[in-house]
Amino acid sequence: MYNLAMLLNPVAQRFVLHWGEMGSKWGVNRTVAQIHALLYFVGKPMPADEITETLGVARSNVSNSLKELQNWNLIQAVHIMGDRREHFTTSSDVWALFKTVVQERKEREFDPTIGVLRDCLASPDLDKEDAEAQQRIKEALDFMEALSNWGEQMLKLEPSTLMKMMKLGSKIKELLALIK
Amino acid sequence: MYNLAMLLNPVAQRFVLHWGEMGSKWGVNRTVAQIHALLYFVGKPMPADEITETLGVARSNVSNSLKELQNWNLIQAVHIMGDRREHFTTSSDVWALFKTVVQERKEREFDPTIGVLRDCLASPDLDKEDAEAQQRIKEALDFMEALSNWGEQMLKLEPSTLMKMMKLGSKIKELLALIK
DNA sequence: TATTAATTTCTGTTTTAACAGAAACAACTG
DNA sequence: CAGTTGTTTCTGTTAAAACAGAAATTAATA
Repeated sequence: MYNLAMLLNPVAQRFVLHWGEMGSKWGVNRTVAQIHALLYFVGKPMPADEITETLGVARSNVSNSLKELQNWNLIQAVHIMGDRREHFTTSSDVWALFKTVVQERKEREFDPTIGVLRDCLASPDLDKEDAEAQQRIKEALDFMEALSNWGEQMLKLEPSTLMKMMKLGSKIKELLALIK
Repeated sequence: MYNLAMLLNPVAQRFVLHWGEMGSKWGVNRTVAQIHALLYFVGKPMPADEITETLGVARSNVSNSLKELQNWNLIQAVHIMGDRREHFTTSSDVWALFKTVVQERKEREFDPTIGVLRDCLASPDLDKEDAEAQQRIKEALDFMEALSNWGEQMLKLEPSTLMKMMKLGSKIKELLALIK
């Protein structure tokens, strides 16, 4: 049947394939990452069938991957007049996508870890252990909590503000010295 | 033989096992993550044998995982007087560890992706495509470059400065307004 | 230099996740 | 309501990674 090589120009192919590889390295299923890259590239809603043909994977694989992407709030199902099929689309706002991923991973993986560290510290078993181990766990917890809180604050800011902050770079140092 | 259940108290077990799970979700081999968590917890150099016994995995598995951790600059081999064996240790400074991970992942995964995006934009094939797709790739590239530059700047700062910035949280907004 | 200790490399197995294809299900249409 | 289209769920297969155990290698000691 069709496949990616026939339906996408070489640039799109490279983009989609590389994004799939990237996904793998960060614990994201390759097909899931490829589909998202494809939707970002084409920039308009696509039905599942078309994704299937373009990527040359099984329809069921696409179905499950689309569900996964919806669970991650990275794609939305939309409807096109005169077409029964669901079409799927993703935001073309890179910042918004990034924020979504950060948000979701924070909730799924980061916050639960903070919970575990709190449990560890609260456990009576740790007292028997040497005080230094306890201190290290505490430092790990403090760090993760600080990062978590900061992340939440950052997610609230508008992209333009965040961009300004990033452009500031290490000048932040002098700025911080000023207000201290 | 020995295993984790006998040699570590329940808190340490929980910590090490959870860290292993975390690793998996972020594309890090479970054993690799467990070993690192173990070394962090015990806070002093351990020989490979002891790690093997404590975690209840194969010696070869430990050997390969230790090499991986060394490649990531997360652990160091040290020597103990009167002991032929290599002992392995990790920093107890969470900030330092975090920075190392960020640095390494940036170099291995982030920067190469930036390269691919640059290639995509430079390719003559993209011109034939609609201009909007080109724009989206460009936005993705701009975003990643900004993030990359910012990351580099942040990695240069001392932990204390970074901590201050994080504590600042969304107050950064007002601060930015001031200097604009 | 023979022996022991320590570590790594190699090979095969196991486990897990990814995936395909078929079947079942649901929704729509004429 | 029969037929068609579209989607999901289920089952088995494949592929990839993780891992164990043995063999080989290297380093140290006596």
